Amino acid sequence: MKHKIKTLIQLAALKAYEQGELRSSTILPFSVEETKTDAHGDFAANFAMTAASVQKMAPRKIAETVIKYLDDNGVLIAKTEIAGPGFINFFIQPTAWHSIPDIIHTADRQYGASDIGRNQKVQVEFVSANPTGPLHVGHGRGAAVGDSVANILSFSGYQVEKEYYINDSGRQINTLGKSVFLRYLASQGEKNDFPDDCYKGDYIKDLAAEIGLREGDRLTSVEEQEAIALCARQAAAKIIAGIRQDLRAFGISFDNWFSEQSLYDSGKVNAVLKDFRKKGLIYAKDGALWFKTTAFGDEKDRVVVRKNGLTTYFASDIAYHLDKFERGFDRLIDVWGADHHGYCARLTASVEASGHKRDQFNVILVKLVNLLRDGEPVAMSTRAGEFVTLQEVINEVGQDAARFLFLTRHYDSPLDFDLELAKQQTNNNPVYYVQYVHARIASIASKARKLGLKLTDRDNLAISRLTTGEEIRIIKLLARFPEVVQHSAETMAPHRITFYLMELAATFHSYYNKHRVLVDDAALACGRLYLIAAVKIVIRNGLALLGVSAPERM
RNA sequence: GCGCCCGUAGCUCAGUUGGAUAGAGCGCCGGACUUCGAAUCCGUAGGCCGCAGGUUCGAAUCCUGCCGGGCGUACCA
Repeated sequence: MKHKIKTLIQLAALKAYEQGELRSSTILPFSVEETKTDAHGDFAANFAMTAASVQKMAPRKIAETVIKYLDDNGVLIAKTEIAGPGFINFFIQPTAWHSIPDIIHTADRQYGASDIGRNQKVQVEFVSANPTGPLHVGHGRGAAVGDSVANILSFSGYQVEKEYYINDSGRQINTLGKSVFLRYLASQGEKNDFPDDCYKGDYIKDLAAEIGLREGDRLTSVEEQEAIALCARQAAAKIIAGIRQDLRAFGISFDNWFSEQSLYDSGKVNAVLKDFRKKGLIYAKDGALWFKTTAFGDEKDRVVVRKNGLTTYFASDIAYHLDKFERGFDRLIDVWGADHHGYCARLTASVEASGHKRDQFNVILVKLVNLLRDGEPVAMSTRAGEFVTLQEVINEVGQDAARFLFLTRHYDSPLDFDLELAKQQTNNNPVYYVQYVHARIASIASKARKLGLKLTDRDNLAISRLTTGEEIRIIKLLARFPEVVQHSAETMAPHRITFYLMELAATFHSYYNKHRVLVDDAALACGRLYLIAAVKIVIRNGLALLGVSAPERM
């Protein structure tokens, strides 16, 4: 609709130029947008204002001229007005809106899809929590955002792969092994001090007990490093299995699980360091090797090989992201907790250093989740072993509520997640508000079938009778959905879908309370059924992008 | 100190990449089920968009400087 209006304006401007009523044929970028109030019509164009400089004419005068040459035979446009500094307001023929439900029913599950991704290969990497403990709520938000972004991009014509990066190498894994080993020794009756830098959660004791069952007291007599390594391996494998299961319970699956250790085994870490060295991007200082990230805008250079000869996490991360590009991705999206934001600049530097453009690499920094219960903060710290796991949250509030609520804010904004609120199946909970629309329409539809009315039989006469303000308002909203999806894909912001769905739900509920769908006039009833069935499609498609179910009954 | 992010209704937040008179939800108060599902709806009230400048036809949005908050600032990950 917008696009059509835009084209009409361009044609009118060119015609006016040919007739000598405009001074220039150049058309500067301008926009056609939905208006905020009905008084301004349905759409407004700022063409005249942006054109003023090149036409050297007053905006209102330009608007007048364009309108004079506007030509659509009254099919689309009922009326135009010039307003304010030079807006051209368009009032659409009510009947022109009636094509929208058809478009929706035809596209059905594809309504809202687009090809703006031009089939580019994108990888979304998210969660990637260290296998040192179960997932907690913060990971849940990252998971919800990452999965939804992947859905939205894929719906928008990108070829998307989802990946989980397993940090199965390095210090934290060693700490995990040590923690488990110490608990194991304790369970074998050996007294020991449990250091502060080890993981204290009960799950560590469980892991130790399991190893005790499997290995007996054998580990008390082997070399400590060997025992720790064994504990680390077994514990990490166990934890990863748990993480997979938690994610599955959250409705999330990955296309690929990528091991950090594999980058060392295949020699890729050394290879990229060698390459950077050849390019003169690596130098030695204070006994360590530094990567000159400042050459790419970072604030200071970063160590890649420590004095003790071990590589840093950063080194394997460089290799990892290079490997992603080598796998053929045009674009990489990483979803991180916002506490890692200091890491962006250096990783972007490495992307550029390995010959890729910095805008091929995007980081979504998801802000912190404050877990509350009845408004009171719930204390959490992984180290101290005090946290509420994602699994506990899902068990308590349900998958749909958790996923939806995680997406009710821009990822950039901290999120208060109240367990009691999330559980409420009544007033305050927006999930059910939206899902209720779907269930309600399903219910009306089944009743209609009993009355012998068909849901998707298009009746021309009936559809043209959808003329109430509420009906046009719904149609206008439905028409906007594809644009909302595209916008949300461009900005990687799923919350736009969430807000859209809440608005659509509100508009539908309001309509429902004001107008009866199954009226005696069968033709009108069919028209209204056709419309609300379109609403049902859009609700379902939107919820699917968020990873939330659309129930027929609640 | 420096870097990134954020200051919008009493509270929690949106704001279509610079558009017209800044919007929702919650909360408060009052109403609507004999009718398609009341997990719903309807009605008011509430604002120097942190402050001060700048850019232009036009700023919550862009630039600069303050004030206030969060996070980061490792040869940890």
